[in-house]
Amino acid sequence: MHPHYAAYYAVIAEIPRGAVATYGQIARLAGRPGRARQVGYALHALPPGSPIPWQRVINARGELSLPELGGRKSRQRRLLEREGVRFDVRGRVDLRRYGWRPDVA
DNA sequence: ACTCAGGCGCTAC
DNA sequence: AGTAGCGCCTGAG
Repeated sequence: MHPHYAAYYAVIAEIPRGAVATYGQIARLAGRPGRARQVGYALHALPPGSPIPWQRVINARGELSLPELGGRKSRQRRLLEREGVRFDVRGRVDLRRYGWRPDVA
């Protein structure tokens, strides 16, 4: 496992139920701005059954960045809907409404 | 709303 | 060893 992955996982673990965050946002919060793509790799590398809420990470356009092939995309959508996240007709999430706004506290 | 280019790091062949 | 393609983003046009 690559060293920075743990930092991404730590941030992702903080996303509350009913909210979503973008890859770029995770990278920034993990102190690695510009590494959005690496966040995708980190998630891809997650073992099945991991407690990390991978489904709460979507792209900056509010879309699910997973191929429909293999049913992973629809699984992600199901998980999110179960948590209260709504999708529009085009299958997109309104980030203004569901986007995670971490408390700066 | 769209495309394009550049940046980023990794994987798989 | 090189390269193409990725769970991506931003800025410019």
